[in-house]
Amino acid sequence: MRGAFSIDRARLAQRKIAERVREVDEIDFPVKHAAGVDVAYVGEKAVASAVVVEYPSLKLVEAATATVEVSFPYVPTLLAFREAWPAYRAIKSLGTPFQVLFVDGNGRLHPLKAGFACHLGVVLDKPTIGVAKKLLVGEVVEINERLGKVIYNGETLAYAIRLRGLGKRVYVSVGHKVTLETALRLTIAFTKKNSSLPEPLIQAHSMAKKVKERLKELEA
DNA sequence: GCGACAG
DNA sequence: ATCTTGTCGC
Repeated sequence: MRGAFSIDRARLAQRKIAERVREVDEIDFPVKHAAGVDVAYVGEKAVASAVVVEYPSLKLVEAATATVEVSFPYVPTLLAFREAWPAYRAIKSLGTPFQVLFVDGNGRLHPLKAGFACHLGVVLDKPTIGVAKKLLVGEVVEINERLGKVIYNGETLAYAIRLRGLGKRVYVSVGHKVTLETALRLTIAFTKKNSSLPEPLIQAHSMAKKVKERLKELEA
C-alpha cells in the first residue's frame, strides 16, 4: 500500500457522491440479471470478484475477477476508497448485462449517506443495493420478528431484515437509482430459501475466496 | 475525552 | 477482512 491519501479529501468526495445519489427506481424491469461484488485480501493484494446471477433460477451465469494492489487502508466509513477500484475492475470485465448490482457493504446507511454501494452506483451509473452484515450507524426499530428499519439522524436509511429464519440481520440500503422499498424487495427476491444473503453476494464471495486461495499457494 | 466502527 | 480446531446440526 502506497502513500498519500487524505481523510479530508475523502470526506469531500463523499459529500459529492451523496449529492449525486438518486433514490428513485431507474431500473429496467423486469430484473432478469443481478450482479454482485465482493473483495478478499491476500497480503497487500485485493482480489475482487463480480458475478451475474439469473432470476428466478438464481443460477450463476458469469463470474469475473480482478487483482490489484491495495491502495488505501481500511477506515470505518471510508470503505469505498479501499474497495471501489478493485470492485470496479471486476465489474467492468463482466460481459453479461445486468439490471442491478448488489454490494457487500452499506449504501445510504452511512454518516454522510455515501457508503460503498453509493460510490459504485454513481461511478457506474447503475442501480445498486447495499447489503451489510453488521451495523455501521443508526439504531434498529423493530417492525416485526423479521423486519426492522434503521434510523439515523431521524431518517430511515435502511431495513434490517433476517433473511434466514431467526438468524442474524443484514442491513439493506439504497446504493443508487433504486428505492429503499425496491431494494428490500429485490434483496428478498434474490435470496435463496434458508440463505442469509442474496445469491449474487454469496457467489461473489465464494469466487473471491477461491481466487484468493489459489493466489496464496501460488505465492508460497 | 470516551466508545463505536461496513470490509 | 484475516488468523484458526473442533464441534453441533441438517
